[in-house]
Amino acid sequence: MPHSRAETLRFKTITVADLAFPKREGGYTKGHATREQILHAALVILIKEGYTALSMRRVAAACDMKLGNLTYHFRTREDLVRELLDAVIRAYEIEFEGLAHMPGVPPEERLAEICGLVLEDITTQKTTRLFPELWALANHDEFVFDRVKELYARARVPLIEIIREMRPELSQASIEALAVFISASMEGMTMFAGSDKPFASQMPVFESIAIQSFIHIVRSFEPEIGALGQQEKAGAER
Amino acid sequence: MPHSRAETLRFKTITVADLAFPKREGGYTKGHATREQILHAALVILIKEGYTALSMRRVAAACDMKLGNLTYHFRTREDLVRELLDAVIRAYEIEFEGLAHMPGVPPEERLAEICGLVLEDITTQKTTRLFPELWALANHDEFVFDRVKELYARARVPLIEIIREMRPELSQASIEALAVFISASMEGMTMFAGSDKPFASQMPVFESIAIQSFIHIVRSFEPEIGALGQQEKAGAER
DNA sequence: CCAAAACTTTGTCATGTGTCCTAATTATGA
DNA sequence: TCATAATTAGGACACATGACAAAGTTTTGG
Repeated sequence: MPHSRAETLRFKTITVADLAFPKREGGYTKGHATREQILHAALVILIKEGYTALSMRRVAAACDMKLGNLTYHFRTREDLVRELLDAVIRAYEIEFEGLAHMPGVPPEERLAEICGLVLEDITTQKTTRLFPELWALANHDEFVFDRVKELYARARVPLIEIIREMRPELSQASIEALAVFISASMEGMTMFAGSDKPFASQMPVFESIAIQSFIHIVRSFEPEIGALGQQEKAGAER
Repeated sequence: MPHSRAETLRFKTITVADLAFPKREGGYTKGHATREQILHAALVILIKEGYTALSMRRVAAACDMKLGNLTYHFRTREDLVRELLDAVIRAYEIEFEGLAHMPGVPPEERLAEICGLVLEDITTQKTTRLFPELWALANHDEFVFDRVKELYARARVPLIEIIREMRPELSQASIEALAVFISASMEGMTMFAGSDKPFASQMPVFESIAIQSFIHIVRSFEPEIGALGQQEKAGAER
Protein backbone atom coordinates (compact mmCIF):
# COMPACT_ATOMS: atom_id res chain seq x y z
CA MET A 1 0.00 0.00 0.00
CA PRO A 2 2.56 2.56 -1.05
CA HIS A 3 -0.09 5.23 -1.31
CA SER A 4 -1.28 5.24 2.25
CA ARG A 5 2.33 5.04 3.44
CA ALA A 6 3.11 8.03 1.30
CA GLU A 7 0.27 9.80 3.03
CA THR A 8 1.99 9.42 6.35
CA LEU A 9 5.26 10.49 4.80
CA ARG A 10 3.87 13.78 3.65
CA PHE A 11 5.23 15.66 6.63
CA LYS A 12 6.10 18.85 4.82
CA THR A 13 3.15 20.15 2.88
CA ILE A 14 4.47 22.04 -0.08
CA THR A 15 3.39 25.63 -0.04
CA VAL A 16 5.41 27.40 -2.64
CA ALA A 17 6.31 30.86 -1.45
CA ASP A 18 4.80 33.42 -3.75
CA LEU A 19 8.03 35.03 -4.84
CA ALA A 20 11.75 34.56 -4.32
CA PHE A 21 13.57 37.83 -4.74
CA PRO A 22 17.15 37.94 -5.92
CA LYS A 23 19.48 39.82 -3.62
CA ARG A 24 19.85 43.44 -4.59
CA GLU A 25 22.71 45.88 -4.25
CA GLY A 26 22.24 49.52 -3.19
CA GLY A 27 19.07 51.35 -2.34
CA TYR A 28 17.16 52.14 0.82
CA THR A 29 15.13 49.53 2.62
CA LYS A 30 11.97 51.32 1.57
CA GLY A 31 12.92 50.91 -2.04
CA HIS A 32 13.29 47.18 -1.59
CA ALA A 33 9.97 47.00 0.20
CA THR A 34 8.10 48.78 -2.57
CA ARG A 35 9.77 46.62 -5.21
CA GLU A 36 8.49 43.54 -3.44
CA GLN A 37 5.09 45.15 -3.03
CA ILE A 38 4.99 45.85 -6.74
CA LEU A 39 5.97 42.35 -7.73
CA HIS A 40 3.46 40.85 -5.34
CA ALA A 41 0.66 43.02 -6.68
CA ALA A 42 1.68 42.14 -10.22
CA LEU A 43 1.55 38.44 -9.39
CA VAL A 44 -1.93 38.78 -7.97
CA ILE A 45 -3.12 40.55 -11.10
CA LEU A 46 -1.50 37.96 -13.34
CA ILE A 47 -3.18 35.14 -11.44
CA LYS A 48 -6.58 36.72 -10.96
CA GLU A 49 -7.01 38.55 -14.26
CA GLY A 50 -4.44 37.18 -16.66
CA TYR A 51 -1.47 38.48 -18.57
CA THR A 52 -3.45 40.94 -20.67
CA ALA A 53 -4.62 42.76 -17.56
CA LEU A 54 -1.07 43.13 -16.32
CA SER A 55 -0.56 46.79 -17.25
CA MET A 56 1.68 49.31 -15.54
CA ARG A 57 -1.23 51.48 -14.48
CA ARG A 58 -3.15 48.55 -13.05
CA VAL A 59 -0.17 47.41 -11.02
CA ALA A 60 0.43 50.95 -9.79
CA ALA A 61 -3.20 51.29 -8.78
CA ALA A 62 -3.11 47.99 -6.93
CA CYS A 63 -0.16 49.35 -4.95
CA ASP A 64 -1.86 52.70 -4.21
CA MET A 65 0.99 54.26 -6.03
CA LYS A 66 1.45 56.72 -8.84
CA LEU A 67 2.46 55.48 -12.25
CA GLY A 68 5.68 57.50 -12.24
CA ASN A 69 6.83 55.75 -9.12
CA LEU A 70 6.28 52.36 -10.68
CA THR A 71 8.33 53.30 -13.72
CA TYR A 72 11.05 54.48 -11.36
CA HIS A 73 11.38 50.98 -9.93
CA PHE A 74 10.73 49.18 -13.20
CA ARG A 75 11.68 51.32 -16.15
CA THR A 76 9.69 49.27 -18.65
CA ARG A 77 6.85 46.84 -18.50
CA GLU A 78 9.15 44.19 -19.90
CA ASP A 79 11.47 44.68 -16.94
CA LEU A 80 8.58 44.20 -14.57
CA VAL A 81 7.30 41.08 -16.28
CA ARG A 82 10.74 39.52 -16.48
CA GLU A 83 11.54 40.12 -12.85
CA LEU A 84 8.11 38.92 -11.82
CA LEU A 85 8.35 35.67 -13.75
CA ASP A 86 11.91 35.13 -12.65
CA ALA A 87 10.98 35.61 -9.00
CA VAL A 88 7.96 33.34 -9.18
CA ILE A 89 9.79 30.61 -11.07
CA ARG A 90 12.69 30.89 -8.65
CA ALA A 91 10.26 30.23 -5.81
CA TYR A 92 9.24 26.95 -7.42
CA GLU A 93 12.85 25.99 -8.04
CA ILE A 94 13.71 26.57 -4.40
CA GLU A 95 10.79 24.44 -3.30
CA PHE A 96 11.87 21.51 -5.46
CA GLU A 97 15.49 21.82 -4.46
CA GLY A 98 15.69 19.84 -1.26
CA LEU A 99 12.73 17.71 -2.18
CA ALA A 100 13.54 14.04 -2.52
CA HIS A 101 16.42 13.74 -0.16
CA MET A 102 14.88 11.04 1.98
CA PRO A 103 17.67 8.56 2.69
CA GLY A 104 16.59 5.07 3.58
CA VAL A 105 13.17 5.39 2.04
CA PRO A 106 12.58 3.03 -0.89
CA PRO A 107 12.46 4.72 -4.30
CA GLU A 108 8.85 3.78 -4.96
CA GLU A 109 7.76 5.66 -1.89
CA ARG A 110 9.92 8.64 -2.72
CA LEU A 111 8.35 8.69 -6.18
CA ALA A 112 4.89 8.52 -4.67
CA GLU A 113 5.79 11.30 -2.29
CA ILE A 114 6.98 13.58 -5.09
CA CYS A 115 3.90 12.88 -7.18
CA GLY A 116 1.70 13.66 -4.22
CA LEU A 117 3.41 16.97 -3.61
CA VAL A 118 3.40 18.02 -7.25
CA LEU A 119 -0.22 17.09 -7.80
CA GLU A 120 -1.22 18.82 -4.58
CA ASP A 121 0.57 21.95 -5.71
CA ILE A 122 -1.26 21.78 -9.02
CA THR A 123 -4.55 22.05 -7.17
CA THR A 124 -3.61 25.50 -5.85
CA GLN A 125 -5.04 28.46 -7.66
CA LYS A 126 -1.64 30.02 -8.01
CA THR A 127 -0.16 27.10 -9.91
CA THR A 128 -3.29 26.32 -11.88
CA ARG A 129 -3.47 29.84 -13.23
CA LEU A 130 0.16 30.75 -13.46
CA PHE A 131 1.53 27.86 -15.45
CA PRO A 132 -0.78 28.05 -18.45
CA GLU A 133 0.27 31.69 -18.72
CA LEU A 134 3.90 30.62 -18.63
CA TRP A 135 3.34 27.95 -21.26
CA ALA A 136 1.59 30.41 -23.53
CA LEU A 137 4.24 33.07 -23.06
CA ALA A 138 7.04 30.55 -23.61
CA ASN A 139 5.76 30.04 -27.14
CA HIS A 140 6.55 33.62 -28.10
CA ASP A 141 9.13 34.86 -25.60
CA GLU A 142 12.57 33.33 -25.52
CA PHE A 143 13.27 34.50 -21.99
CA VAL A 144 10.20 32.74 -20.64
CA PHE A 145 10.97 29.70 -22.77
CA ASP A 146 14.45 29.35 -21.31
CA ARG A 147 13.33 30.06 -17.77
CA VAL A 148 10.56 27.47 -17.90
CA LYS A 149 12.92 24.96 -19.47
CA GLU A 150 15.35 25.50 -16.61
CA LEU A 151 12.58 25.10 -14.05
CA TYR A 152 11.50 21.74 -15.42
CA ALA A 153 15.09 20.57 -15.73
CA ARG A 154 15.48 21.16 -12.00
CA ALA A 155 12.16 19.51 -11.27
CA ARG A 156 13.37 16.38 -13.07
CA VAL A 157 16.49 15.96 -10.95
CA PRO A 158 14.86 14.07 -8.09
CA LEU A 159 12.84 12.00 -10.53
CA ILE A 160 15.96 11.01 -12.40
CA GLU A 161 17.70 9.98 -9.18
CA ILE A 162 14.79 7.78 -8.22
CA ILE A 163 14.46 6.20 -11.65
CA ARG A 164 18.18 5.47 -11.82
CA GLU A 165 17.98 3.82 -8.44
CA MET A 166 15.10 1.65 -9.64
CA ARG A 167 16.62 0.86 -13.04
CA PRO A 168 20.40 1.33 -12.87
CA GLU A 169 20.90 -0.61 -16.09
CA LEU A 170 18.94 1.91 -18.20
CA SER A 171 20.75 4.46 -20.34
CA GLN A 172 20.72 8.06 -19.24
CA ALA A 173 18.56 8.85 -22.27
CA SER A 174 15.93 6.33 -21.24
CA ILE A 175 15.95 7.52 -17.65
CA GLU A 176 15.50 11.10 -18.79
CA ALA A 177 12.71 10.12 -21.15
CA LEU A 178 10.87 8.42 -18.31
CA ALA A 179 11.36 11.47 -16.11
CA VAL A 180 10.05 13.79 -18.80
CA PHE A 181 7.04 11.57 -19.34
CA ILE A 182 6.21 11.47 -15.65
CA SER A 183 6.65 15.19 -15.29
CA ALA A 184 4.57 15.91 -18.38
CA SER A 185 1.80 13.58 -17.21
CA MET A 186 1.49 15.46 -13.98
CA GLU A 187 1.63 18.90 -15.58
CA GLY A 188 -1.17 17.83 -17.88
CA MET A 189 -3.44 17.40 -14.88
CA THR A 190 -3.42 21.18 -14.46
CA MET A 191 -6.12 21.74 -17.06
CA PHE A 192 -8.34 18.95 -15.74
CA ALA A 193 -7.93 18.75 -11.98
CA GLY A 194 -6.40 22.12 -11.14
CA SER A 195 -8.15 24.74 -9.07
CA ASP A 196 -11.75 25.22 -10.27
CA LYS A 197 -11.26 22.73 -13.10
CA PRO A 198 -13.92 20.16 -14.02
CA PHE A 199 -12.29 17.24 -12.18
CA ALA A 200 -10.70 19.15 -9.32
CA SER A 201 -12.49 17.05 -6.71
CA GLN A 202 -11.03 13.85 -8.10
CA MET A 203 -7.39 14.70 -7.77
CA PRO A 204 -6.93 11.96 -5.12
CA VAL A 205 -8.06 9.38 -7.65
CA PHE A 206 -5.72 10.78 -10.29
CA GLU A 207 -2.91 10.74 -7.77
CA SER A 208 -3.53 7.08 -7.11
CA ILE A 209 -3.66 6.30 -10.82
CA ALA A 210 -0.55 8.32 -11.49
CA ILE A 211 1.55 6.69 -8.80
CA GLN A 212 0.50 3.17 -9.77
CA SER A 213 1.13 3.99 -13.40
CA PHE A 214 4.49 5.68 -12.94
CA ILE A 215 5.90 3.00 -10.69
CA HIS A 216 4.95 0.32 -13.16
CA ILE A 217 6.29 2.05 -16.23
CA VAL A 218 9.62 2.71 -14.52
CA ARG A 219 9.85 -0.90 -13.38
CA SER A 220 8.89 -2.39 -16.71
CA PHE A 221 10.04 0.02 -19.42
CA GLU A 222 12.13 -1.56 -22.13
CA PRO A 223 13.60 0.73 -24.76
CA GLU A 224 12.80 -0.33 -28.30
CA ILE A 225 15.93 -1.32 -30.18
CA GLY A 226 16.73 1.22 -32.80
CA ALA A 227 14.55 3.82 -31.15
CA LEU A 228 16.80 6.81 -30.68
CA GLY A 229 19.04 5.55 -27.88
CA GLN A 230 20.72 2.43 -29.20
CA GLN A 231 23.52 2.64 -26.62
CA GLU A 232 21.35 0.91 -24.07
CA LYS A 233 23.33 -2.13 -23.02
CA ALA A 234 26.77 -0.67 -23.72
CA GLY A 235 28.53 1.61 -26.15
CA ALA A 236 29.49 -1.11 -28.61
CA GLU A 237 29.13 1.27 -31.53
CA ARG A 238 31.73 4.01 -31.90
CA MET B 1 4.43 -5.59 -30.45
CA PRO B 2 1.35 -3.43 -30.39
CA HIS B 3 3.31 -0.36 -31.34
CA SER B 4 4.64 -1.47 -34.69
CA ARG B 5 1.23 -2.90 -35.52
CA ALA B 6 -0.29 0.44 -34.68
CA GLU B 7 2.15 2.01 -37.10
CA THR B 8 0.69 -0.01 -39.92
CA LEU B 9 -2.78 0.82 -38.75
CA ARG B 10 -2.18 4.53 -38.97
CA PHE B 11 -3.75 4.81 -42.38
CA LYS B 12 -5.37 8.16 -41.89
CA THR B 13 -2.82 10.67 -40.71
CA ILE B 14 -4.60 13.21 -38.61
CA THR B 15 -4.29 16.67 -40.07
CA VAL B 16 -6.75 18.82 -38.25
CA ALA B 17 -8.29 21.28 -40.63
CA ASP B 18 -7.45 24.79 -39.56
CA LEU B 19 -10.99 25.95 -39.07
CA ALA B 20 -14.49 24.54 -39.21
CA PHE B 21 -16.97 27.25 -40.03
CA PRO B 22 -20.55 27.04 -38.85
CA LYS B 23 -23.08 27.31 -41.63
CA ARG B 24 -24.25 30.85 -42.13
CA GLU B 25 -27.51 32.31 -43.30
CA GLY B 26 -27.79 35.25 -45.72
CA GLY B 27 -25.07 37.28 -47.35
CA TYR B 28 -23.19 37.16 -50.62
CA THR B 29 -20.58 34.52 -51.30
CA LYS B 30 -17.92 37.20 -51.16
CA GLY B 31 -18.93 38.03 -47.63
CA HIS B 32 -18.51 34.43 -46.58
CA ALA B 33 -15.12 34.30 -48.26
CA THR B 34 -13.82 37.37 -46.48
CA ARG B 35 -15.13 36.11 -43.16
CA GLU B 36 -13.13 32.94 -43.63
CA GLN B 37 -10.13 34.95 -44.76
CA ILE B 38 -10.37 37.05 -41.62
CA LEU B 39 -10.64 34.07 -39.31
CA HIS B 40 -7.75 32.35 -41.02
CA ALA B 41 -5.55 35.43 -40.72
CA ALA B 42 -6.54 35.80 -37.09
CA LEU B 43 -5.59 32.18 -36.43
CA VAL B 44 -2.19 32.67 -38.00
CA ILE B 45 -1.57 35.73 -35.85
CA LEU B 46 -2.70 33.91 -32.72
CA ILE B 47 -0.37 31.01 -33.46
CA LYS B 48 2.64 32.98 -34.63
CA GLU B 49 2.51 35.99 -32.33
CA GLY B 50 0.18 35.13 -29.48
CA TYR B 51 -3.09 36.37 -28.09
CA THR B 52 -1.78 39.83 -27.18
CA ALA B 53 -0.89 40.53 -30.80
CA LEU B 54 -4.39 39.63 -31.95
CA SER B 55 -5.72 43.16 -32.48
CA MET B 56 -8.34 44.28 -34.95
CA ARG B 57 -5.90 46.46 -36.86
CA ARG B 58 -3.34 43.70 -37.13
CA VAL B 59 -5.89 41.24 -38.46
CA ALA B 60 -7.18 43.80 -40.94
CA ALA B 61 -3.65 44.52 -42.13
CA ALA B 62 -2.94 40.80 -42.53
CA CYS B 63 -6.00 40.64 -44.79
CA ASP B 64 -5.02 43.72 -46.85
CA MET B 65 -8.24 45.19 -45.68
CA LYS B 66 -9.37 48.39 -44.03
CA LEU B 67 -10.31 48.38 -40.39
CA GLY B 68 -13.85 49.48 -41.13
CA ASN B 69 -14.41 46.42 -43.25
CA LEU B 70 -13.22 44.14 -40.51
CA THR B 71 -15.58 45.71 -37.99
CA TYR B 72 -18.37 45.24 -40.52
CA HIS B 73 -17.86 41.48 -40.46
CA PHE B 74 -17.01 41.29 -36.76
CA ARG B 75 -18.52 44.16 -34.84
CA THR B 76 -16.31 43.69 -31.80
CA ARG B 77 -13.02 42.06 -31.08
CA GLU B 78 -14.77 39.73 -28.69
CA ASP B 79 -16.99 38.53 -31.53
CA LEU B 80 -13.94 37.82 -33.64
CA VAL B 81 -12.10 35.96 -30.90
CA ARG B 82 -15.13 33.90 -29.96
CA GLU B 83 -15.88 32.86 -33.52
CA LEU B 84 -12.22 32.12 -34.13
CA LEU B 85 -11.86 29.91 -31.09
CA ASP B 86 -15.18 28.24 -31.75
CA ALA B 87 -14.19 27.46 -35.34
CA VAL B 88 -10.77 26.14 -34.42
CA ILE B 89 -12.07 24.02 -31.55
CA ARG B 90 -14.85 22.72 -33.77
CA ALA B 91 -12.21 21.55 -36.23
CA TYR B 92 -10.59 19.43 -33.52
CA GLU B 93 -13.95 18.07 -32.45
CA ILE B 94 -14.76 16.98 -35.98
CA GLU B 95 -11.41 15.26 -36.30
CA PHE B 96 -11.95 13.24 -33.13
CA GLU B 97 -15.50 12.37 -34.01
CA GLY B 98 -15.16 9.31 -36.19
CA LEU B 99 -11.86 8.40 -34.65
CA ALA B 100 -11.89 5.07 -32.88
CA HIS B 101 -14.53 3.27 -34.85
CA MET B 102 -12.37 0.34 -35.85
CA PRO B 103 -14.56 -2.73 -35.43
CA GLY B 104 -12.72 -6.00 -34.94
CA VAL B 105 -9.50 -4.37 -33.79
CA PRO B 106 -8.56 -5.26 -30.21
CA PRO B 107 -8.96 -2.41 -27.73
CA GLU B 108 -5.25 -2.23 -26.92
CA GLU B 109 -4.45 -1.50 -30.51
CA ARG B 110 -7.23 1.05 -30.79
CA LEU B 111 -5.86 2.75 -27.70
CA ALA B 112 -2.37 2.74 -29.17
CA GLU B 113 -3.74 4.15 -32.39
CA ILE B 114 -5.49 7.01 -30.64
CA CYS B 115 -2.44 7.84 -28.57
CA GLY B 116 -0.32 7.87 -31.69
CA LEU B 117 -2.66 10.25 -33.45
CA VAL B 118 -3.03 12.60 -30.50
CA LEU B 119 0.68 12.75 -29.80
CA GLU B 120 1.43 13.28 -33.45
CA ASP B 121 -1.02 16.14 -33.55
CA ILE B 122 0.66 17.64 -30.50
CA THR B 123 3.89 17.89 -32.45
CA THR B 124 2.30 20.27 -34.95
CA GLN B 125 3.01 23.93 -34.46
CA LYS B 126 -0.67 24.74 -34.61
CA THR B 127 -1.58 22.53 -31.68
CA THR B 128 1.57 23.26 -29.68
CA ARG B 129 0.94 26.98 -29.80
CA LEU B 130 -2.82 27.12 -29.78
CA PHE B 131 -3.62 24.99 -26.78
CA PRO B 132 -1.55 26.82 -24.19
CA GLU B 133 -3.34 29.95 -25.29
CA LEU B 134 -6.66 28.18 -24.81
CA TRP B 135 -5.67 26.91 -21.37
CA ALA B 136 -4.58 30.37 -20.29
CA LEU B 137 -7.70 32.02 -21.65
CA ALA B 138 -9.92 29.38 -20.05
CA ASN B 139 -8.73 30.55 -16.65
CA HIS B 140 -10.30 33.96 -17.12
CA ASP B 141 -12.96 33.57 -19.79
CA GLU B 142 -16.00 31.43 -19.14
CA PHE B 143 -16.78 30.97 -22.82
CA VAL B 144 -13.36 29.52 -23.52
CA PHE B 145 -13.54 27.45 -20.35
CA ASP B 146 -16.82 25.84 -21.42
CA ARG B 147 -15.71 25.36 -25.00
CA VAL B 148 -12.47 23.67 -23.99
CA LYS B 149 -14.30 21.51 -21.49
CA GLU B 150 -16.66 20.39 -24.23
CA LEU B 151 -13.77 19.63 -26.55
CA TYR B 152 -12.07 17.38 -24.03
CA ALA B 153 -15.33 15.69 -23.16
CA ARG B 154 -15.69 14.69 -26.80
CA ALA B 155 -12.06 13.62 -26.98
CA ARG B 156 -12.67 11.26 -24.06
CA VAL B 157 -15.53 9.41 -25.72
CA PRO B 158 -13.43 6.95 -27.71
CA LEU B 159 -11.11 6.46 -24.76
CA ILE B 160 -14.04 5.63 -22.51
CA GLU B 161 -15.36 3.11 -25.01
CA ILE B 162 -12.04 1.36 -25.17
CA ILE B 163 -11.53 1.32 -21.43
CA ARG B 164 -15.01 -0.04 -20.83
CA GLU B 165 -14.33 -2.78 -23.33
CA MET B 166 -11.11 -3.67 -21.52
CA ARG B 167 -12.57 -3.39 -18.00
CA PRO B 168 -16.35 -3.82 -18.19
CA GLU B 169 -16.57 -4.43 -14.44
CA LEU B 170 -15.28 -0.97 -13.55
CA SER B 171 -17.67 1.78 -12.49
CA GLN B 172 -18.36 4.60 -14.89
CA ALA B 173 -16.55 6.93 -12.47
CA SER B 174 -13.41 4.82 -12.57
CA ILE B 175 -13.53 4.51 -16.33
CA GLU B 176 -13.88 8.26 -16.67
CA ALA B 177 -11.05 8.87 -14.24
CA LEU B 178 -8.78 6.65 -16.29
CA ALA B 179 -9.80 8.43 -19.46
CA VAL B 180 -9.12 11.83 -17.93
CA PHE B 181 -5.74 10.68 -16.70
CA ILE B 182 -4.75 9.34 -20.11
CA SER B 183 -5.95 12.47 -21.85
CA ALA B 184 -4.20 14.73 -19.37
CA SER B 185 -0.96 12.77 -19.66
CA MET B 186 -0.91 13.28 -23.39
CA GLU B 187 -1.84 16.96 -23.21
CA GLY B 188 1.01 17.48 -20.80
CA MET B 189 3.46 16.42 -23.50
CA THR B 190 2.65 19.64 -25.34
CA MET B 191 5.06 21.72 -23.27
CA PHE B 192 7.87 19.17 -23.51
CA ALA B 193 7.68 17.47 -26.88
CA GLY B 194 5.53 19.86 -28.88
CA SER B 195 6.77 21.79 -31.88
CA ASP B 196 10.13 23.44 -31.10
CA LYS B 197 10.05 22.19 -27.54
CA PRO B 198 13.14 20.80 -25.80
CA PHE B 199 12.25 17.13 -26.31
CA ALA B 200 10.41 17.39 -29.61
CA SER B 201 12.71 14.88 -31.29
CA GLN B 202 11.91 12.23 -28.71
CA MET B 203 8.18 12.10 -29.19
CA PRO B 204 8.40 8.53 -30.56
CA VAL B 205 9.95 7.40 -27.29
CA PHE B 206 7.27 9.18 -25.30
CA GLU B 207 4.64 7.59 -27.49
CA SER B 208 6.03 4.18 -26.72
CA ILE B 209 6.18 4.93 -23.00
CA ALA B 210 2.68 6.35 -23.03
CA ILE B 211 1.09 3.40 -24.80
CA GLN B 212 2.80 0.84 -22.60
CA SER B 213 1.88 2.84 -19.53
CA PHE B 214 -1.75 3.46 -20.47
CA ILE B 215 -2.46 -0.11 -21.46
CA HIS B 216 -1.07 -1.37 -18.19
CA ILE B 217 -2.87 1.09 -15.97
CA VAL B 218 -6.19 0.32 -17.65
CA ARG B 219 -5.60 -3.42 -17.32
CA SER B 220 -4.50 -3.27 -13.70
CA PHE B 221 -6.23 -0.30 -12.10
CA GLU B 222 -8.06 -1.13 -8.90
CA PRO B 223 -10.09 1.64 -7.30
CA GLU B 224 -9.24 2.23 -3.66
CA ILE B 225 -12.16 1.39 -1.43
CA GLY B 226 -13.63 4.48 0.08
CA ALA B 227 -11.95 6.68 -2.50
CA LEU B 228 -14.77 8.69 -3.99
CA GLY B 229 -16.53 6.00 -6.01
CA GLN B 230 -17.61 3.36 -3.50
CA GLN B 231 -20.26 1.97 -5.85
CA GLU B 232 -17.66 -0.09 -7.65
CA LYS B 233 -18.97 -3.63 -7.38
CA ALA B 234 -22.66 -2.74 -7.18
CA GLY B 235 -24.90 -0.09 -5.73
CA ALA B 236 -25.36 -1.77 -2.35
CA GLU B 237 -25.69 1.56 -0.62
CA ARG B 238 -28.88 3.54 -1.23
C1' DC C 1 21.79 68.14 11.75
C1' DC C 2 22.02 68.28 7.00
C1' DA C 3 23.64 67.45 2.46
C1' DA C 4 23.20 63.73 -0.78
C1' DA C 5 20.99 60.02 -2.43
C1' DA C 6 16.85 57.62 -2.95
C1' DC C 7 12.17 57.80 -3.49
C1' DT C 8 7.56 59.75 -4.94
C1' DT C 9 4.45 62.76 -7.25
C1' DT C 10 2.67 65.31 -11.09
C1' DG C 11 2.11 66.13 -15.67
C1' DT C 12 2.86 65.24 -20.58
C1' DC C 13 3.64 62.89 -25.00
C1' DA C 14 3.11 59.77 -28.83
C1' DT C 15 1.02 55.66 -30.00
C1' DG C 16 -2.16 51.81 -30.25
C1' DT C 17 -6.64 50.28 -29.31
C1' DG C 18 -11.87 49.22 -29.96
C1' DT C 19 -15.89 51.15 -31.69
C1' DC C 20 -18.82 53.85 -34.46
C1' DC C 21 -20.56 56.53 -38.55
C1' DT C 22 -21.11 57.95 -43.31
C1' DA C 23 -20.14 57.70 -47.92
C1' DA C 24 -18.54 55.02 -51.93
C1' DT C 25 -18.39 50.69 -54.38
C1' DT C 26 -19.68 46.15 -55.66
C1' DA C 27 -22.46 42.04 -56.22
C1' DT C 28 -27.03 39.96 -56.57
C1' DG C 29 -31.57 38.73 -58.09
C1' DA C 30 -36.04 40.16 -59.99
C1' DT D 1 -30.72 46.16 -66.57
C1' DC D 2 -31.02 48.10 -62.57
C1' DA D 3 -32.66 48.90 -58.02
C1' DT D 4 -31.45 46.92 -53.75
C1' DA D 5 -28.81 44.81 -50.50
C1' DA D 6 -24.24 43.65 -49.21
C1' DT D 7 -19.72 44.86 -48.91
C1' DT D 8 -15.70 48.07 -48.59
C1' DA D 9 -13.33 52.35 -47.63
C1' DG D 10 -12.31 56.37 -45.05
C1' DG D 11 -12.37 59.01 -41.19
C1' DA D 12 -13.23 60.21 -36.48
C1' DC D 13 -13.80 59.67 -31.49
C1' DA D 14 -12.75 58.44 -26.70
C1' DC D 15 -9.79 55.91 -24.18
C1' DA D 16 -5.83 53.02 -22.41
C1' DT D 17 -1.20 52.21 -22.73
C1' DG D 18 4.14 52.66 -22.13
C1' DA D 19 7.55 55.89 -21.62
C1' DC D 20 9.54 60.06 -20.10
C1' DA D 21 10.81 64.56 -17.67
C1' DA D 22 10.99 67.68 -14.05
C1' DA D 23 9.81 68.90 -10.06
C1' DG D 24 8.85 67.77 -4.92
C1' DT D 25 9.47 64.66 -0.60
C1' DT D 26 11.65 61.35 2.31
C1' DT D 27 15.39 58.60 4.00
C1' DT D 28 20.02 57.82 5.06
C1' DG D 29 24.84 58.27 6.44
C1' DG D 30 28.51 61.25 7.83
